[in-house]
Order: sequence, then structure tokens, then C-alpha cells
Amino acid sequence: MTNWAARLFARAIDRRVKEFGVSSGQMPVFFALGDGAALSQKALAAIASIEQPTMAATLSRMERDGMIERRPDPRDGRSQLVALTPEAMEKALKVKEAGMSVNAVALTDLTETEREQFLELLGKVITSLEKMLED
Amino acid sequence: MTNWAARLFARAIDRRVKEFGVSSGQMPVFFALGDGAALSQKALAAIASIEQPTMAATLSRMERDGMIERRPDPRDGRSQLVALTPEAMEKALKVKEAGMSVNAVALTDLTETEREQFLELLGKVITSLEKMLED
DNA sequence: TGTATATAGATAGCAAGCTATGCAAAAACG
DNA sequence: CGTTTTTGCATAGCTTGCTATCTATATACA
Repeated sequence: MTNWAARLFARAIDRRVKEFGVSSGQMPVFFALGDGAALSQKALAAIASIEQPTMAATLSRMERDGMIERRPDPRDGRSQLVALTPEAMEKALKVKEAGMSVNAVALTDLTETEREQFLELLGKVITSLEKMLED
Repeated sequence: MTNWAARLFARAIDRRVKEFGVSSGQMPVFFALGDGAALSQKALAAIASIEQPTMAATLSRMERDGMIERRPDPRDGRSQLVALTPEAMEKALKVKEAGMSVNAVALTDLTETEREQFLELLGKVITSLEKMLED
């Protein structure tokens, strides 16, 4: 069921942000860099809770589409700092709003109490699964 | 968060059924055909709530690995009936148990009431998203 | 200081999901 | 009965996710 819900979220988001040339996997990047910040690939992967090669592939597509720039990190020769391009910055607000509006739609049939409970229970499920995967 | 949870579920399942040569996307097929039934590709896709081409690809991989057989449907020249091979039938019970045990672990920190509530709220979220995607 | 270990990214290869589209068989209908 | 529409599956092409492994730079330590 979580898989099903996740796919529906992704489809709904894709549909709303397609007009901006954006897709669901890029949402965490927009949320992380939408204020103009520049972060390392590793930091972005951690924020999105995905593995490094997955984030690398997402960033490659975004770079290909002119949404991000990778600059070398002056402090660390291995690292790079990723930032949204000016064109992407222009879209960032609308993209973030689209994401939040999908969340809102998903939760329409839940009361405020239910929403809190849902997030809390989902959090517990995630914690249990992560603990199990640790070893 | 649902995406995160879904990926953790998939990873946990993958880890448990890997020893049988099975992976998470094949779980719905094992649950649908584990009792010896033979169903059409369309029916399997509906049960798994995925699109037909996705199920087609999953079945191709399972056929490649000797887990399923596709036989022509005598009643319908377009259709095929998919069934587990005897070798896969032998694994089916353990595969299904692995799936249920991951569910159990995911819900360990929830009381019985919370589990019911979680499923109910998740169901509401899914319904809302599906309704939104209808048009 | 020099070697050993740890860390940041890159790359390869695979699974699982999607949309769009094409084809052939079945079903509906004028 | 023939034509049109519907339906089941196949295929192409893409994104997003994973693991495993490699390279190069930083850091630790003997």
C-alpha cells in the first residue's frame, strides 16, 4: 500500500510540474536549493534519503536540462557545490507550491488530528524498517 | 515520506527473498498465483495496481528465470494465462511468509488500534489521490 | 613525512515504474 | 456479413531507485 501511495504521489506531482519541465524525483532538489543555497551531492542525497548514485543521476538529468550548475568546492577537491540556475530559481516557487498542493489534496479527507496521526504512524513504520535494515 | 517508506519496504523484501532468486516487484504475482491459479496479464496488473506494460516486463523477467509459464488462453486468442512453474510453487509459501514478516516488522511499534488506523488513513490518502488523477 | 584509511563522485548494470503507440483478435453494430 | 470499435499484449523510450565497484582527493597515524 505504501508503494501504491508513493506511485500515486509521484504521478500526481509529475502531472503538475510537467509544464515546467520538472519531474517528481527533482522535487527534493528544488526544496533543498530553492532558496539559493549550494550543497554537495552527498548532502542532497542525505536530504532526499536516497543513495548517492541515484542523486548523481538525477543531478545529471537536471544539468542536462539546464536546471542546475555544478561548481568545484574550493575547500575540497573531491567535492562539488550544486546550485539551481537562475532559470530554475524562477520556477522554484511554483514547483514547491505544486508539491505542497498535492500533499494537501492527498490529505483532504483527513481531519487535522488524523493528519498528525498519519504522519506519526508513517514515521514509526519508517523507523522500524530502517532499524531492521541497519544490519 | 510514503516514497521513503515504500523504498524501505522494497529493500527489506528484496533482502529477504533474494535467496530464492525473487525480488520485491514479483511479490504480487506470488500472492496472486501462489495457490496454483492461472490469471491473465491484465488481471495480474489490476491486482498489483500497476500498468500493463510494467506487469509485462515483470513477467518477462520471471519467465526468463523459470518462475512462470505463459499459456495461450483457449477462450481468447489475444490473451494468455500465467501460472507459476512447479519450481516457483515450491518457493511460494516461503516467499509469501517473507513478505508478511516484513509487514509485521514495519508495524512492530504500532498497537493494534494504531495499525487499523494507519491502514485506514493510508486508504483515504490513496482514494483521494486516485480521485484527483481520474481526470 | 609517508603510507594507510576514509570519503566524494563517477560509472556500470539491473529492477520497477510510467506514457505513448502499434498490432491482432474479439466484440458490437449498421 | 462486413466494418468499426474495443481490448489484450508487445515494444520503445524514459525516470527513479538500488548495489557494486572504481578513482581521486583528504585525513589519520606510525
